[in-house]
Formats: sequence, structure tokens, C-alpha cells
Amino acid sequence: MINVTLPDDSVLEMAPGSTIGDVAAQIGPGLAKAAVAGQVDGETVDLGYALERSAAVRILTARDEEALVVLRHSAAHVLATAVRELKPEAAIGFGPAIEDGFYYDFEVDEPFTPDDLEAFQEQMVEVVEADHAFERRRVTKEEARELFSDDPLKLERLEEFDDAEVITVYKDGPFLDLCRGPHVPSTGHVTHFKLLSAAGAYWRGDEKRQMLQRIYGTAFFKKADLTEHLERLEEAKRRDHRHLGKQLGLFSTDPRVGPGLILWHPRGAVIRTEIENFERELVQRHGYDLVYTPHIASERLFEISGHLENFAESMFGAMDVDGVAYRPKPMNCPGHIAIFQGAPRSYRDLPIRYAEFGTCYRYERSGVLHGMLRVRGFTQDDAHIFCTREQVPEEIERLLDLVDEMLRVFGYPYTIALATKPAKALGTDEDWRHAEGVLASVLSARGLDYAVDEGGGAFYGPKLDFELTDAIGRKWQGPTVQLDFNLPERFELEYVGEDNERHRPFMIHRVLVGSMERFVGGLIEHYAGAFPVWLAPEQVRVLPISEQWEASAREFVSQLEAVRVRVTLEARDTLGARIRNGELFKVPYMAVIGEREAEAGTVAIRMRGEGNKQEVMERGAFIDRLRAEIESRAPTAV
RNA sequence: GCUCCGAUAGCUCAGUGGUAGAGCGCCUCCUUGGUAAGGAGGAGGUCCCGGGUUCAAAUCCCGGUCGGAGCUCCA
Repeated sequence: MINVTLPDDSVLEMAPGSTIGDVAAQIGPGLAKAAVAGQVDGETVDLGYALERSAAVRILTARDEEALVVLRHSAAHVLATAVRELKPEAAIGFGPAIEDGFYYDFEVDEPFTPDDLEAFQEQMVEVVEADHAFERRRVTKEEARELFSDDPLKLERLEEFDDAEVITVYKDGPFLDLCRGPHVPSTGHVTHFKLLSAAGAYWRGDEKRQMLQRIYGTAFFKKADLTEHLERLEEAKRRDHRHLGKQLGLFSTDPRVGPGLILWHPRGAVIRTEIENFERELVQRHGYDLVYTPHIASERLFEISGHLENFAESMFGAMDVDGVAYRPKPMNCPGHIAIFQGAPRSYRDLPIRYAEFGTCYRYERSGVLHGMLRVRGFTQDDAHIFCTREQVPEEIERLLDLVDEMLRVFGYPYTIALATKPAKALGTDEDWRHAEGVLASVLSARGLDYAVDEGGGAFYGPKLDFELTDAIGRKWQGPTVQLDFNLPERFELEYVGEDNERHRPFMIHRVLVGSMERFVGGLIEHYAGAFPVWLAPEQVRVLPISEQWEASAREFVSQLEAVRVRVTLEARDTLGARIRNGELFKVPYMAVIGEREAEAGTVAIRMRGEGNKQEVMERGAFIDRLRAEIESRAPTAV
């Protein structure tokens, strides 16, 4: 007999060769029915997995996260089964579960059409109704070659196995796949799924290889979960910054300007300006000096920095200026370094912190451009800190404060990752260990949780990555803090120490928003276009009930303008239509003035999205409240 | 960059090898309004650009530009 240890530490005695399904049945008939897979010593396996030795076993049901991965992987097989039934000539590639769903790659002569997708979805229903068991078989490489003799992509994969390795294949009905598993017991378990899109994908992710056709889908155990997921996709679409940006008049691009180059319209420029003003105030309070550096520089600079050597394919081409090659800058660091080197520096000057809204240009392949989120010209809220080795911990501390203060204002929760030494790296092991240790100990000293991104650092130094979570749970790249062992060497940075000797300073790169373009694009989606009052392009819209009260309304508008509130007067159309437009434009406050208000010197305030909660206030009181809300930069996402 | 898809009024989109359409927006007039669309009339188009096929192309074909879904890459 063997001992099966369950998660509650109870132990079952089972005959060797018992399956996970047997274990579930032993525990209870309810669990036997609910079980979809299992875990043996932490590894996810089929329900049919036979236990030969004592082990820790966990039964997975629809409630377990790990089971969802199994289900989705099985759904990918169901998709491939269906595709093969309708298009037997399709060669099969890979079909894994991914975050939020699954995909399967096929090699076909004709790309899939939306009609094909619908046909596959329907055929999948047939496959599910047929309730084919997922049968696992262990085969030798030789046998596998035989089984997949008609599947060139699988044969290619097969050759990567050792000759002696045991290979597993899974069969559901007519469909056989080279696959490690595990799977749900039968196709009948895959009940709630939806195919979402088809697109090209290179075989093995290699752009030199042939393009396959990838079908994406998602699957859930419960219909309600599927519905919710599809609704979340709809919600994301509704928040798309490209649509909202156009609708709300925030930004555009123009083919005559060129792809990936953003035109900030007045309403969008207001948002950016407010953020910049906020940051200027913030960094000056945190001991930075503001600087400006040119958008282009002689190639000499980028030779020294190493950008021409390492980053050239992301740089715009050279322009000839009096026989000298110039380039648009892809980063701001060399310029800041040049300022640092503009005078001899003493240890008494350090730390020196330079901050700039620096506009950079990078050549991005046309296919990666995306609204404001991925562009070719963007402005970074970049800063570089030059300090002594001893000052690094305190500078990191200050940066953590700065990041926290800044993200709090936008209402982003965040997580921190420490990215460590990659395989190919500059600098000694000792430098790296020391730098990583400094970052880690500062985080720990503050009691901050962080993940370690092993090998995720840049070749020139470790970094802290801050990941933001937006209002609908999506992750965004946030601030980064990057130590640099490289540029101080390349530029031969120096300061004179207490000992009257020359020393090399440490250099820290950091961005908070990263690029204004990307950040504002993200903010549009985070707030769904309904910006908090301090950022709202139009903060108050004043609506006189009829022409009679326009004079009174104008007076109120002047009062608001006098305290620099962004306000408009809207007197056309019926009140209902104006209210509707104000809501569509997501104006935070609408101020209605009619007979009652004009005579009493009050105003009827309607808050965005809360039409049923109106409030009649003294005008002065409203202005005070509004000013307080603006000055505190209250993150009232509505 | 690659595969596929798309481009028609300011916006969202329908449509077709033979006279260019809707809703919203805009303009004018009527209506003077109490919290998400009052009414009538009107203006507005190089159907993305270039070439080809055709008696005839906005429609079919080829090339380009721009956009989209992905792959790969990234602030």
C-alpha cells in the first residue's frame, strides 16, 4: 500500500496504481464528480494519473486556479480537433493555455476568416457534445515519429527530444497531439468557451520562420465567468484611449505628420500640462534641479554613450549638419551627463539630481505602434542622479517616497520588482551583488514587498520596476529606478572626494510616468475619460436655464475664471440636451442657473454621473469646495 | 518589418460595375427651456493616394499611405 497525503495532512492508504480519480472517489462521491485534475507533489496531473509511490495529492476542481489552466489547454485541443475536422489539411503547431485563455497555431494555405472562426466555434460544440475522453499514451520517439508522420511541425518539435525520453501524446476522438498534458477527463468538460480572434504568428516566435495562423479563445468552467470575462473585454474596448481620445478631443495623429507622432489637442494638452506642473512641483520639493537638453546631438555624443553601438536600430537616421552627423536623441542621459561634466564636481556638490521633460525619438517598427501607448516621439519625465556610493541607499529611499507620492495621486496601486543581473552584463559580480543588496535592503527596511525578476536587469545595472494596476485590473509598466555601472565609465565621470582624489560617481536613472504619451494614454483608460477635477480639461460647465439668466450665469463664469477654474458657458439647446452633452464630455460639474438661483445668488450643482443627486449651493461655497478639490488633486475617478 | 483585415460627410457607419446614403454634429429659423436628445429647413463628399482592367471604377486588379488584430520588440 502507499500513503496519499491530502492538503489537510490526513493520510489515505491506497493500492499502488490507484489513480487521482480513485483518490477523489475515496474522499467522497461529490468530489469524484467535481474533480477535473489533480496535483501530485505540487505537479498538476490528469485524473487518470496512476500513483506508484506515496505522495502528497491534491484534487483540483473548477474552483482551483490551476484547474482553469488545464481546462483552457484542453479547450485548445478541442479547437484543434474541430479545425482538423473542417480543414483536415491544416498542420498543427502549438496550442497552450495562456493568461485569460488559450490559442492554437495552424499552418494553412488560406488564412482563417471570421466565418471560419464561427464555423470552428460551432464545430467545437460538436466535439464537446461527443464527449471524447482525453487518452494519454506514453510512446517512444520512434513511435511518435510514426504517429505524426503527416505533421511536419510536430516532427520538428519531436527532434528536440532525447532519443530515450518518454514522450506523451493525447488523443481526443479523432485528434492526436504531441502534448505533455495534463487535460480534463473528456472534451465534455469544456463547456463554456469562445473563440475571439485570429492573427498571424511566426512558427516558434521566430520572424525568419513561416507565418502560422493563430486562433485565440478563452474558456471557463462557469458560464457566468465567461460572460463576465467577455464583458470585461467590452469594458476595455469602451475605455480604449484611441476612441476616447478622439471623442473627447484629446489628441490625434495625422498621416502628413507621420505615424507614431502625437498631436496633443488643447483638451489633451491641459491634462499633460497639469501633470507636468504637478511633477515640477514634486521634484523641486524632492531636491531636483530642472534642466533642458536639445532634441538632437552630434553622433560623437552617442558614440561615447554607446547608443550608436547598442541602440542604433531604435534610433532615427543621421542628418548632415555642415558635414557632421547629428541624431535625434533616443534617451536623455547623455545630455544630463554633459551638464554634469560642465564643471568640476566636488563630493560637496553631490548628490546632483537633474530632471527634465525630455522629448526623445525612437524608430519603432511600424507594426508595434499603438495609439499613444507606443509611439516614435515621446516625452519622458526623466531624471538622473549623480552621487557617491555611500549616498545610494538614501537616494533609493527618496525615490521610493517620490514614487509613492506620485502614484497615490493617480490612484494606482502598485507592486515592485527587483530586476537582477542578466547573463550578459557589464561590471563585476561584486558590483552587482552590492547594488542588488542595496536595493533589496532599502525595500526590506521599509517593509515593502517585492518580487525578484531574476536576470531581468539591464546589462548595465539592476533596477526596480513598479507595476501599476488600473481601475479595471490591468497591469501597466510604471516608474523605474535603474542603477548604471556603464555610463559613468564610458563618460569617465569624476568628482573630487574628501581625500582630494578623483572618484567615479554612481548614476541612477529614474522615470515616474515614463513617457507622457503612454502615461496619459493609460490614464484615459484608467479613468475611462472621466478625469478627476484637477486634470479635467473642462472643470465646470455653466448652464443658464434660459437666455434670461445668461447675465447671472456669465457673472458666475467670471468668478470661476478669476480663480483659474476651467469653465465654459453653454447656452444653446434645451437644458436636457446640454446636460446630456456635458455628461458625454465627462465634465465633472455642471452648474445650472435659473430664476431661483439667479435671485438667491446660488447655483444648482450636478455632479458627473450622479444626475439624481443635485445640490443647490451658495456660489462662494461651491467655489471654495472646488478650489480645495483641485488644489488637493483629489483622485476622484467617477 | 511580417501575416491577415480595413479606409465612404466633422464623427459613427450602411451601401453598390451605371445619378452618393443614414444617424449624430454643423448652419438658419421656430421653440425660452428645471437636470441624459424640442421642431423644421439647409449646407457639407477627390468614396485615402497613384496606376491598370472596362463603354463605364468609389465598387474589380496592382502598388503606395494610414489604421486595426497579432507575432517580435519596448517608455
